[in-house]
Amino acid sequence: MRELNHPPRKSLTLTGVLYALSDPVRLAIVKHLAEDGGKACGTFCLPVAKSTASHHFRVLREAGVIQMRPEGTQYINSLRREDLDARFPGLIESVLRATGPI
Amino acid sequence: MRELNHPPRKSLTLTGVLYALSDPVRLAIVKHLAEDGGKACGTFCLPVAKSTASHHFRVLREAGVIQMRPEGTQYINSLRREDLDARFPGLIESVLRATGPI
DNA sequence: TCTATCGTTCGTAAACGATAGAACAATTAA
DNA sequence: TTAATTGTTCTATCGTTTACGAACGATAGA
Repeated sequence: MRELNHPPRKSLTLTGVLYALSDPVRLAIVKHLAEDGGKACGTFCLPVAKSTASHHFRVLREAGVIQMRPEGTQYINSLRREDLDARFPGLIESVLRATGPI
Repeated sequence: MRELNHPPRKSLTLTGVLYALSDPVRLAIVKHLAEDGGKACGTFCLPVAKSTASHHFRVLREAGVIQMRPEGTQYINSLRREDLDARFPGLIESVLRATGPI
């Protein structure tokens, strides 16, 4: 797998991040990654086809929410918590802490 | 002007609120309302036609982000801060505090 | 009344986004 | 070399979203 592009911290936009987080599938990915990072794409049990899942991982990556590190035949995903906390303090934490209807 | 429907606090969804906030025009509305609430729709100087602005106000209202109270020929808008804070503690504050690229 | 104001609603067009299947590329294991 | 695994990319579809102008409705004021 080849190295993918990730936006630098400074160019993350608030609307971009909010939009990336506003989809239930993507929010589920983010919540899983917050609990234990370093998971490959295939380990998420998402209710969509793998091409659709790939699309969602890409949206999260391009918004700067996750990092995708190639390793063998898979990508290891992790939350870009430090970058997110630096750019939008408290945002991710409040999103992760939210309860109730998705 | 007639009374409009507002979702009850309990039925606000995280993805719905995040989506409503993920548009630059709507985010601008929310930021203005956070600075001083009780503003009519026409006072916002938005870069879109009034029918489009009306659409954005509706999206914010239906997501539970703002309240629109009819008064004479206009609607007085305000942030539903208490409801938002109760459902998603810290979320709105972090969104309002965010700096840098929109 | 008549008029002006404020915002919604309607109709329409263009752009976007979520979805999936098929084909592809890269890597690993047999 | 062959096969299996992992995930991407391509293509297409379908519904949603944003946008605008025109028309409409409600209210206030002259």
